[in-house]
Parts: sequence; structure tokens; C-alpha cells
Amino acid sequence: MFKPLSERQEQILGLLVQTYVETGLPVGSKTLVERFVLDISPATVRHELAALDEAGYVTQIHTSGGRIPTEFGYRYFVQRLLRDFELPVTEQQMIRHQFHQARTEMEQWMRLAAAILARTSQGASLVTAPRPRQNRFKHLELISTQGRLVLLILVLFGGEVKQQMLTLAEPASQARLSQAAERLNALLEGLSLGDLQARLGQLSGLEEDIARLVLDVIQRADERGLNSFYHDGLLNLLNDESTRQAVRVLEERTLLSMVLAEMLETAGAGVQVVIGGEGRWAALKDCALILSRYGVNGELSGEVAVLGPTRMPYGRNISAVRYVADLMSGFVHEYYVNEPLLSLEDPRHSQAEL
Amino acid sequence: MFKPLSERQEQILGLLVQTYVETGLPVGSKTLVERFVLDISPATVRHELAALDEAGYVTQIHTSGGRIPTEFGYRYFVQRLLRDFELPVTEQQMIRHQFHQARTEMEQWMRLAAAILARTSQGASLVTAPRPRQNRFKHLELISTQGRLVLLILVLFGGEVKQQMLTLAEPASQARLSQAAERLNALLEGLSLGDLQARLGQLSGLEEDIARLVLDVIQRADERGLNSFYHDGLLNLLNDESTRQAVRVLEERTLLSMVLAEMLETAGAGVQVVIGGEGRWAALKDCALILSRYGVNGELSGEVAVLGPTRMPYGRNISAVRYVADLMSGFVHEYYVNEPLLSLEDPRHSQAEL
DNA sequence: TATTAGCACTCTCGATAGGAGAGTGCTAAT
DNA sequence: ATTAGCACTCTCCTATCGAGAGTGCTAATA
Repeated sequence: MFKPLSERQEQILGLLVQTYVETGLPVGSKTLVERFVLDISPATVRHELAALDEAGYVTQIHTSGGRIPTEFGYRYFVQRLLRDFELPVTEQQMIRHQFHQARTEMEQWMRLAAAILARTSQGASLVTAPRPRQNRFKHLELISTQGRLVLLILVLFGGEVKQQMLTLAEPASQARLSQAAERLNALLEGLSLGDLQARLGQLSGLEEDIARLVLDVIQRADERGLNSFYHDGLLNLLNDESTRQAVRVLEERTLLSMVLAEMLETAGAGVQVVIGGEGRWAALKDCALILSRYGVNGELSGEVAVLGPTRMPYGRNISAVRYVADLMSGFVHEYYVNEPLLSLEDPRHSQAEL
Repeated sequence: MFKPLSERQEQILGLLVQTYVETGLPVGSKTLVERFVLDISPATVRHELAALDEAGYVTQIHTSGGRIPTEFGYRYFVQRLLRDFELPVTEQQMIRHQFHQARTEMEQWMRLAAAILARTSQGASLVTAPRPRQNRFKHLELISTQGRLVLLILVLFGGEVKQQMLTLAEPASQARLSQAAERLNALLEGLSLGDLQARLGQLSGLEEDIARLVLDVIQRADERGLNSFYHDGLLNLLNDESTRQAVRVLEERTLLSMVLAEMLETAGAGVQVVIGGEGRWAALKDCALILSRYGVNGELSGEVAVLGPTRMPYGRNISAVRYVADLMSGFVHEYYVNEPLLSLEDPRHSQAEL
């Protein structure tokens, strides 16, 4: 896929990307030589830049003013040139500290994760709730409110709670509702969508109506599990114009869902980086998305992501995403799955996960 | 509070605000006369503008370039000069239509309300969940997950559902948990914070522990009911620089909570408009907030608001806020309160639903 | 007395021009 | 293969200048 580059070309590409990300200005041969005190002359660098330009890794906006990386160049940089670095220990401590302070509720964690990522990445962040690959019924409760209106509370495996208002065909007492709930709980525990459908025949009347609604809710939950997510750090995006695209992605939930779905399809463990452009990732034009799953692979997992301009400090952000994802995984294991991972304190446990 | 203005001065101030809101450019005497074909000469208008300037209603950014309204001028305009106008009927229909489409869940309504306001106001919108003045216990459920971990589901009057994970001192079977839930439900139904505390003495062991947690959750809910709200339309704000302030308000929830709390304290029914500035509303500098309560006054109420730059079409936005607030009130009455209001715009559903 | 016409002045905005700085490709020498 | 030198290009910044719009002030008018 990548045209092979000489070692020197790689070096130059790397330095160019690094410089451009920092300064935001097109980078020329002389600048590079001076900045990094290279042993070669600007003319040589010009040669190599011309080659990189030819191969599509860098480009010029204006005929005679420095080069900037192309998407392609960024990709190469990210996949081959980038050596990841750890978050500074002090920062790790700070983050852990914050998590330990608030460690009671999934919701708080998500909010916190979003806040932390936004702060450390200087981009916008995004966190979805952990959700199972396939939802399974755990428990339901029926609460009479007034007249024929009933509040259905549906608990799924994984701890997600859905609430839904429903109108009965005819009034029913709370006692009758409780009785129905009890029977349904006994009958449906642990079932997923398909099993539920199969067992529908055994029910009738009120119980059947409720079960159909449960089915409906679970189906919707299966289809788009992405209804609740938190984001933060829009402020960070508001400087330049490429901004708007990113904010649009955050604001339009359907768009976001589609992008995430497409990324997860390509799947793969660990951190993924998508650099926007034409075609498939047109929605992310001028943006880049760094994303990682967290939780129990295929069982109960959510995502953490950073979205920012194509020009972003990848190394730093990838580290941040991975680190937070690992922490979140730890919490999920601890609270929602039987066998906990190794110690939380040590962020290196991503190995253990596989 | 306001220095009295002559009728003509009021007219000129009104036209100036209107023009400035539309164009965004400082407005001068000649422009006004030409634009509105006034019977007076530019020189006369200049006289009046000088007077308005003197009195603090308008100001000049540059020594010799048109006037723009001050905050003070905007306030006067809003409070005294603005005659409200109805939303176009077609738009009303469209909005009603959308609400009817999605009418099942409070959550969906809030999302929808946010979306609609964002669209019609060309600003950012903001909707909080309806919440009772004082929360009261309705129902709880205890669900064993693993080991000593238990999921507490707490339903409050008004339909709000809280979930909280808790760790028991010692393991307990699901049967034991259900029994505890049943007893607590019988004992605590309808109680508010104070009553709950009083009744705590009648409990012991597992039941007492649970009740204490319930107390805690309700207390937190009473203190800051504003944890779940929806916003939309940030995109609309992203043009000029005064933007950032607005987005900051939306993003920093604590800031937002404070602002809302302060507004509600001043209280009063109907739509409120706050135009940001120094001192008390420093957080809203260069922004304006149009806000209305909805729901049942003092019993179960939320807010709808539009936040935008000081330079915004107030008349239109106030109409929109009021209209949406009225719709939402209708729904709250219909679904959560015993006695419905009089008919909404569309008499068909409020009647039929009961 | 209230209004208006006229006038000199101010200030912004846009277009134009020139120069500094940085970058480029090409060629010839090392 | 690398480098020095050179002519050239293009952006960005600054200065200048006129057009346009607005202002305050004064004197004339109804």
C-alpha cells in the first residue's frame, strides 16, 4: 500500500509532520535543516521533499511556499513513523486520582472520561456507554402512574436501565401489574431478542402486550445502542475554520452513529485512527478521529474517542485514548463482569486483555 | 429605572435595534431615514441619536461610524418596545407535527424540543428535564448482579428513574433483596426527604442501609436537579467571536446551573430575557438568554431556553420559546399530573387522551 | 423653538503597491 | 550523490490613498 521510502525520506517526513503540527505553517527545506540541525544541506532536503511530493506524502498549497502533509502523509506518519510515548506520570496520577474520587456510577465515569480527554487532548472528546453486543433481558418492573398509564422499567444485562411509558388497553391495579411483572421476570430472565420472540407464544393478554413492548425496546437497543453519550471540549475546537466540520460531527448524532458503526465494522482491537478525507470518511473531512473500545471484547463494550483537526498531536492523543480506555475497561470488569482483570493501578494491562 | 424617552426617540431606538440585528453593522442617521422613509431629516435623527447616546441606550464603537445598541438599549427594547408576534402558522403546524410523531417519552421530547428551538432560533437551545420542586419516593427495586454488588433502581414521583450501584456489607440472595424492596416500598411510598429521615428509625439492617442510600440519592436529586439536559444548535453559534462565550456557558455545566438558578430565583412566570454584561451576568457577556419554565408551577417544572449573541432576533425567539414551553407544559400535564390544563392548540388530543 | 441644510472633519474599508522573507526548481561544480 | 548558487515565485505585512458613511456644529428656516 505504501511506496517504500528511504530512511532519510522517512526522517524528513516525520520532522515535517511534527513541525507542521506544532506551528501550523507550511514547512520548507531551510526551516527543517535549521530547526533540527541536520547534517545535510537544504538543497538535499529539497530533493527529498520533491520526491515525497511526487509520491503524494506532502503537498504545497501555494506554488512557492513550503510543504504540508497530505492525508496520506499523515497516515504513513501515524502507522509507521510514530513511536508512542507514555503520558507523563504526574498526569497519569492526576487522572487516576480523579477517577478514584468519583468512582460510583457509570454515568459519572463517562462524564469524567469525556472531561479528562477534552482537557488533555485539546480537542473534543466523546464517550459512549458500555453496552453488550446483544442485549439480554434481566428484569422488568411495572409501576402504575395514573389511569391506564404505566411506567415500564426494563433492566438489561450489563446494568443498562430503560424506561418507557405505555398505555394499557384497559386499567389494571398495581397488584395485577406486579403479578404480571413477576411472571415475566421468571419466564424471560437471560433471554436475548431471538429467544424472546420464540417464547412469545406462551403468553397472552396483559403479559403478552408487555412482552411485545419489551421486545420492541430491546430491539431498538440492539439496533442503535448509541443513544446516550457524553461529549466535552467543544471549546477547544473553536479556533480555526476546519472546526465547523468537527462540531457538526458531534452535534448530528446520526452522522456520528454512522461513522462509529463504520469504524467498528473494520474492527480490530486497540486504538484506531481515522483521518478524514473524501469518499468513505467524507463526513470527517479535515478532521481525525482517534478511537478505542473499552470493556469486555464483544460482550460489553463502549468507545472512547478524540475528534480533532487533521492537524493534531497524534502521539499524545493516542496515548491518552489508550490510557483512558484501559482504565474504563478496568472499571467495567470490576463492576459488571465476574472475573476482574489484573490490578487497575497499572495501566500496562492491555496485554492481559487478549 | 429608565429615563423616559420621547415617542420619536423610542421609534428611532426601535428601528436602530431592528436594523442592527439584521445587518450587524453600525447604523447611522442617513441609513435609518432612507431605510424606513422617515418624514424627518437625517439631521434631526442625529439629534435624537445624540440624546440616546447621552442617555446610554446606544453607543459608537468608532468615533465616526454609526451607532449600535448598548445592553441597556437592548433591555429597553425588549421590555418596552417589543410587541410580540406569533410564530407563522405553518411553522406552528410543523412543530406540532413533529411532537406528535415522537410522543412517547419525555427524553425524546426534550431532545426534540432542543432540536426545534435550535433550528428556529438559529442559536443554541437548551432543555432540562421536568423535575418536582421536592422529590418524593415512589418505588424502588433491588437487583442482584454479582457477589455483593446490587443495582438499586429508584423511581421518583414525576417519573424520573435513578440508578445506583451499591455494595452490600454481606451477600444477600435475590429473594432477600426482593423482600426488602417490598417492605421498603410499602413503608416509604410518597415520602419526601424530610419524612424519609423521620422514618429511618423504624428500620434496621439491610433495610436501613438501603433506605440511607435512597435518602442520599434523593437528597442529591433535590440539590441539583440539573444533571440531565439536552442542548443543540452549537453550530449556529460558531460564526463570530462572541460565540465562544456562549459555548462556554453550554459546556460548563456548573456555570450553567448557576446562571439558571439565579434566573429562577428572580422567578416570575412567563418568558424571561437576560442580556449578559458585567457584574451579575458576567458569565453571559455578549450573550442573551431567553428562558421559560414549563410544566406545573412549583410542582413539576423544567426550563426551555435559547442562548445566543446579544444581537439576536428577540421577538421571534421569545415567541418560539413561549410556544415550545406551552407545548411541553401540555405534555407534562397530560402525562404526569391528574388534572389537565385547558385545551392546547389542538383540542383533539388533550381531550381524547383522558 | 423645533427642524433642517450645509459644511468641515473623522474614521473604516477596500484596493493598490512595494519590500522582506521564505521557498522552489534548475544548473553546474564538487 | 550532494551541494552551492541563482533567478524566480508567492505570501504577508505595511503604507498610502480615495470612496463612503457618519458626526457635530452653525446658521438659516418654518
